[in-house]
Amino acid sequence: MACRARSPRGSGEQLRGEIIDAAAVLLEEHDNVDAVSIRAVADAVGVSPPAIYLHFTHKNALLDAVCGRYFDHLDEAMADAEAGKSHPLDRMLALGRAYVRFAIDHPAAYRFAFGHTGGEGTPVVDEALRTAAFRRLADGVGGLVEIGWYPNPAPAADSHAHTLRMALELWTVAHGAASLMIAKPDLPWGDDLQVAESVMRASCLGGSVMSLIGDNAPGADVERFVAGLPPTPQ
Amino acid sequence: MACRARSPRGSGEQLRGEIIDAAAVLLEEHDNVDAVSIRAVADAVGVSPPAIYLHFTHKNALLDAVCGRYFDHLDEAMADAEAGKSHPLDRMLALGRAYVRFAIDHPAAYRFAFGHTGGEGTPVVDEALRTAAFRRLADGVGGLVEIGWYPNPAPAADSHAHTLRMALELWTVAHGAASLMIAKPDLPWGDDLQVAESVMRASCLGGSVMSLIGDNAPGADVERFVAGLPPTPQ
DNA sequence: TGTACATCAGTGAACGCGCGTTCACTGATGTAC
DNA sequence: TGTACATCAGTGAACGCGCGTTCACTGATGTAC
Repeated sequence: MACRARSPRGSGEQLRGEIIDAAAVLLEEHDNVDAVSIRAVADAVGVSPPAIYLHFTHKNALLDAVCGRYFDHLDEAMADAEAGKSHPLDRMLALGRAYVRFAIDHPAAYRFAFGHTGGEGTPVVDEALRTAAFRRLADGVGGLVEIGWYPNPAPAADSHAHTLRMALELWTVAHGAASLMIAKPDLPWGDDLQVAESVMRASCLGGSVMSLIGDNAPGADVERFVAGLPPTPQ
Repeated sequence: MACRARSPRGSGEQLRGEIIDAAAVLLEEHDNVDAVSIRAVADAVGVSPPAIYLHFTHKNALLDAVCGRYFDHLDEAMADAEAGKSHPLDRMLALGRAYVRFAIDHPAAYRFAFGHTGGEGTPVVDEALRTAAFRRLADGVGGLVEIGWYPNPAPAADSHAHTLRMALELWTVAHGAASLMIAKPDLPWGDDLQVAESVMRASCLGGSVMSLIGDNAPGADVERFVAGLPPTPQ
């Protein structure tokens, strides 16, 4: 264990931060949650194992903190990405790109954050919905709805649910790209971010077209629409 | 440990199958790979722990076998799903639905299969590409290309790469739906399969439209296209 | 038909390991009088 | 200014546990002569 000067009186909080940092580094370096043991973290910080328990009630609380910090940084990256984009579609795509890039840059944390059964301790439920990063996605969808990209449903009360649903779908697509690229990095992706943008763009476009021809049109009708023909006569 | 009659002479293979089954059941029941220990599996089968090593060289070999069986069953489910669909788009969507449904029905196995770093033992690399389930997806894309849904690129030699790329994108979307629904089941999904189909459909449609207006058109131009207007004059 | 032997499918006990966590203790720092 | 005491931020040693894996052994079954 490395030597380490004792912290001055009121600075317990500082060690707490260092512990979270060290855990995040271990997670990323070994690409594996199992490498993040209390002993390993303590060793990296230069402190004895029981010292961890002065700042976290149990190991899961530490892992939760690592996750929380991950989402905070993700949101910062997304905020940077959308700044300066004026058209809602471009902003949406910038958000998706940033999401995927951040995941690829921190694969172990992403895998941990999304490969985890809720278990008992962590309230993963609407936590994710309240997460700033997801709210940002939902706002992006709101921008598309405003310019009429997605039609606003007739009863205004449904508007929120509609936006939420489109945001969920876009999150699904961004997550699919991030998650599959991380899980199978040896597939012939080519340029990661180009593929991610392409798939997000297709989703945005397709969603818009679907609202024109109906959500459940059979294949033959969709084909005729895309070709510019009228629907098949029944 | 449960009592268990000794296997007759040539039937070592039978126990092997029972071991894989037991491991798969443990994985699904506890929703956690950590629950699949050599001891737990041996106990479930009614055999002593060392007996496992008569059939698998180490624990990872057993887990690999569980994965392999998972993908085999997935391919069967997809084969059933596409049987009887005539239009390529409908076949594609049926494949996606089956993929997502199977993942939701076996969440722990799916999470394990895709939440795993390759590590050292398993050649995950093009294994996934050679997997029957993925070939089936690629064939589905081939059907769409044939009817002109996706334009065939000019040099015929690129055709294979193009199909592969579209298949990768669709896999990305299906995986996103499956994976996010498993990871965050408490999000307001509504009807799982409906959302999955919707997102796959949007992807198919969007991909087709993108081939008409260019892959990287800026937001404003895309908007004008969807509205039926000519591109913004430069 | 009988007997010695090889094979096979396992068993029981033990190995060393790293883990999360607890508990009694320490010694520097601040504070009250 | 000096002294007794409380607080704080840790330490060192140990706990019990379950794990993957190994090793010497067993006893039923088949086979050769």
